[in-house]
Amino acid sequence: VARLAGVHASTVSRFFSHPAVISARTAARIESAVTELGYAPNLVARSLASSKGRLVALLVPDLAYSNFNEAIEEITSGLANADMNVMLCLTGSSPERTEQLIAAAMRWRVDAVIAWTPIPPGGAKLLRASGTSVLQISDVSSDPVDLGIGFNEFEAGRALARFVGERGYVRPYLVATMGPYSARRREGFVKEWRRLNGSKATEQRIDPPANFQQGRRIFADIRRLKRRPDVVVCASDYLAQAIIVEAGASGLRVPDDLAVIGFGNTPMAGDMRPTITTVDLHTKRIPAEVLSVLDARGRGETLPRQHIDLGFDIIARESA
Amino acid sequence: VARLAGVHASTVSRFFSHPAVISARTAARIESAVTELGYAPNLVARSLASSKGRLVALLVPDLAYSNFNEAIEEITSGLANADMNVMLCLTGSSPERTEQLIAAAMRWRVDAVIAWTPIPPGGAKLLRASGTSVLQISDVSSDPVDLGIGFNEFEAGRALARFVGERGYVRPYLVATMGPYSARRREGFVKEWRRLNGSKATEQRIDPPANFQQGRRIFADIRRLKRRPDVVVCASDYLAQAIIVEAGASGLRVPDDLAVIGFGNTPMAGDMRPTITTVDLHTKRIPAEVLSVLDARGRGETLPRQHIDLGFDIIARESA
DNA sequence: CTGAAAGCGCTTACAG
DNA sequence: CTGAAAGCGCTTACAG
Repeated sequence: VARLAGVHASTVSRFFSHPAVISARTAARIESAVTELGYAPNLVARSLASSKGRLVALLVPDLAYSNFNEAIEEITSGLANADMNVMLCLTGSSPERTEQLIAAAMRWRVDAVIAWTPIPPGGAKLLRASGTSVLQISDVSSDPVDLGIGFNEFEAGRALARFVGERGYVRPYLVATMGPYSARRREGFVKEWRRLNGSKATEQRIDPPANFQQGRRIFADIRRLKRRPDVVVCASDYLAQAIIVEAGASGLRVPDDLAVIGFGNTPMAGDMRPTITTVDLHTKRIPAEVLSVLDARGRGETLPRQHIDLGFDIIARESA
Repeated sequence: VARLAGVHASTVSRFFSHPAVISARTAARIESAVTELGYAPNLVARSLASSKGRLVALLVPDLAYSNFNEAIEEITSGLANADMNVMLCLTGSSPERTEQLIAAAMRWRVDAVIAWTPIPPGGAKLLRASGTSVLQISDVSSDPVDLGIGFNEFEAGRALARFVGERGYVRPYLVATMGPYSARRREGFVKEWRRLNGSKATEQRIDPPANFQQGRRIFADIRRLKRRPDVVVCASDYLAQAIIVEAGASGLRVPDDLAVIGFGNTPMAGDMRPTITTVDLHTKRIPAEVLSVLDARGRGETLPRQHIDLGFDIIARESA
């Protein structure tokens, strides 16, 4: 490889890693040799030798009905553009599996892990021991292993309660998924609702994922209630979509007979009939933040352990 | 590490890779040392030394509205269970990006690449040069780089045309995405329809992804037609879902005024109102096939270059 | 600016 | 069954 260019292997290595150092003449010679041989450095060896693998682990609970696939896509594409590869780790919301996957990521010596799912204590320990950059997309109230980014679930819950009240609804039905983050949102909603109205919000807890399928069951539950709620506050846009569909099938008008609020502001929400009132989580900002953090760390800057608040917005549309 | 157990490093290595060879006594000693130190072998080094990285590249066009996220999930989980990690490569249906990602995967010396997206000639060349196992999920009529798996798009199109005819529809509206695979399906539909009815099917080509958003526009196009079709044959269940929603919003009954057929048999299809008639592609079988192939290759078996036909089924439900 | 050497942390024939 | 040695393909101080 280096022989063809008539230089030492270390010079070829520099050609790739520190091109600025190389003289124009040798660079040209190496260049032509490289193209002639179709050579591309072995990244496994590079990673081992330099401990900079440009590999990032992405931990997500699932792909199938995620509110966040678009953000995941953008993160992945952004990383690819920055010449980094991503290891896909599907946790299925299982702490054991999450820990296993973190262990595997550590063994691959990933440069960073991006987690859109809770990190169990065992996983946090592994992460801390390794000193890897960790970016957790999570509630601001959570205590991040390293860097956190996300919105304030509790405040989102409160804001939803206020919104529901301002719109004149009096019997909200709250659908929350189990899990640490949405638990805070639920809490915010319930507390604020009580504070404002002195009454309890009806609620239902479901297991993730908050997908279309679950909506049908939830609607059936709602129908069975002696007193129908006037608004359903959902844990995802897919749930909201399904409830709207079910409502339509049973002759209820949305929002007149039953209002519906989603969560996540997926593009579908704006195209549904009626369009879905929902909460935008500013996830579009995540990829850029992730990349800037990784970049800063890559340059050796020391970022403090902190949480970046992305904020959120309630998007009022037709469904509520 | 090995010192604590009082053995040579190579013995520790064997403890992990060939445990059967180790005596019970030393195995126990190593075991305790390993747990005490919390040691786990560096996979980068293992990969470099053994050229068996247990790393697989997964090439998919997108995540956001894929018909196939569930299958992707299953493949990924299946691989994780088999102690393999996956590199996520999002091609965005771009040949250039696909080629770049394949190049990166080769540089990571992945054991296999699973591609649910067309492989451009440049990528195929890289793949062939490296001798990596390639599993393409694609039309059976395509010429796989190595191993192919999937159904026959052309026959699926023909079957749909027959189904539509048998159900008594006379003015089908075919929505096909651009792209090599669905082009074959389109062709099958158009040819079979002409053969049976002597008439041309109305059609519309769209760019991927065939997501909910596009459905609204398509429905608007359909409304503008002087003569309304009696059935819309969609490129995905999401498209079908959106068209059903739009139809409902404009007072058309499905299937009486307008029938709709999806593609892919996502779980949502069975829960929609009305439930969506669609095509099941037997993608559930893919993970097992992928794993068995990888396993066979891992054991050194030589599998011939071939295409596995998964077949398909039209699932008749309420929407058509 | 470039070469020679050591090293990254494993695996794997080869002896014993 | 285990040890000693070489090697996987790079990078990176260290000289020059």
